[in-house]
Amino acid sequence: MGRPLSYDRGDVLDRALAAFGATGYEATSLQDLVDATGLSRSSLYAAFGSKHGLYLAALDRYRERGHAELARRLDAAPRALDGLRAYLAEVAADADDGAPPSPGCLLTNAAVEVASRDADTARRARTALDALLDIFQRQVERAQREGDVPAEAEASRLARSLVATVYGLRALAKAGVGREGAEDIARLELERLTR
Amino acid sequence: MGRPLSYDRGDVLDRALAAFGATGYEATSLQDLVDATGLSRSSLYAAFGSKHGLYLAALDRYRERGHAELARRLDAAPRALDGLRAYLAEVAADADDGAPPSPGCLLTNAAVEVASRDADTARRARTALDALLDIFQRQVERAQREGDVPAEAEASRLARSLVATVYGLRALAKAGVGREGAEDIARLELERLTR
DNA sequence: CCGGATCTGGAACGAATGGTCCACATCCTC
DNA sequence: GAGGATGTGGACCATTCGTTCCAGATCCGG
Repeated sequence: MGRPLSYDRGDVLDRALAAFGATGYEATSLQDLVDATGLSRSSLYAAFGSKHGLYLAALDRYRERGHAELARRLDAAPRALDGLRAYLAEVAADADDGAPPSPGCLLTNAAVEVASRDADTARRARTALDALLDIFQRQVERAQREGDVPAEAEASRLARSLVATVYGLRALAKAGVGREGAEDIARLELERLTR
Repeated sequence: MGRPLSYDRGDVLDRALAAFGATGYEATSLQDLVDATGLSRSSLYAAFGSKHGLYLAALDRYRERGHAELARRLDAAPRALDGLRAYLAEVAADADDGAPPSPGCLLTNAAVEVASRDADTARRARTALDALLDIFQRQVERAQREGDVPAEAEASRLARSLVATVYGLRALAKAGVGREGAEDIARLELERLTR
């Protein structure tokens, strides 16, 4: 009953996600979000309650989609090590000067800019981190079974190291390491993984 | 001639630095800065021109002081590896739940939150990164001379890896890894350095 | 001790912020 | 096709933002 929504919630969240990812939370104004999503203020508020609510919804959307897709891609790789290599290379490519900001930045940004001030965001940053750790650990274990990573290594430690490299690369990209530097870091991490 | 300043510029910058470090750039209001520094708005503007100017001045202050002190501390360590270990442990300790935000966060925050939007900050983030790379490379080379790090390793690569670990730890700390996780990451990085 | 330069507190500014509201458009149900 | 529930656009709100300004306090050199 009543008029149906004239937009797709997922699309709106994707657009909001891109806006927040590009400018951060505080520096993205409501007007920016209106422009980015194409919705009016009232529709935005009817759907998400507040700027904060929209941000959290975008964060949730990213976690669900992003991590599910990452897990799928890594599982689909012929060897676990290939998948990890490709993913690290992709993260490193974001350090390219002219690269468009990837949505993965959203989580780094959420952790660094917002989490210390906002418990809801902190919880999501933590959840996302755990999810990523879990994904990496499973791939490391698979790589061990496939003989690419020494069997005696502790998978959980290596997963932690991978996560540190990813978050490090994201931060360094914004600090201006440049593509070669980032790729070198990714390469070294992978070399170390295999011995 | 005229009335002398009633405050110490360095102290003011340190306080502003702490405020920015705790809340980030956008979320720190001018009122917060007035409260933190104890200066009035007019004095703040007379000295720094704008909020942005104050931020940049705080960034400069941190880079000069922070990096000089770090270099000194590392040089003072009996062995280069000891110094690096202590520093990594310190960064990891910031991941403690109840830890007070360290000023080092300011640079990570500047890179992640502000640099993509502001060229002045981007330049400083880049400069700080280069300085840290340089410091680390010198210590790695020293550690090689001291026999703690394999002589055949490329010092510049290892320095890059160290920087990635530091920035990664800073971001992960805000994402909620917790102290044990952070310390484990730091420990692994050091183990890898020595073989 | 005075003249003048400088600093300082607080009031005031316009602009922009996040958020609300309502008249109207839309579209489902019966 | 009428009734009613829901969505939407845009005007509007109070608040806060960064910034400016000035009257008066302060302290230097001579």
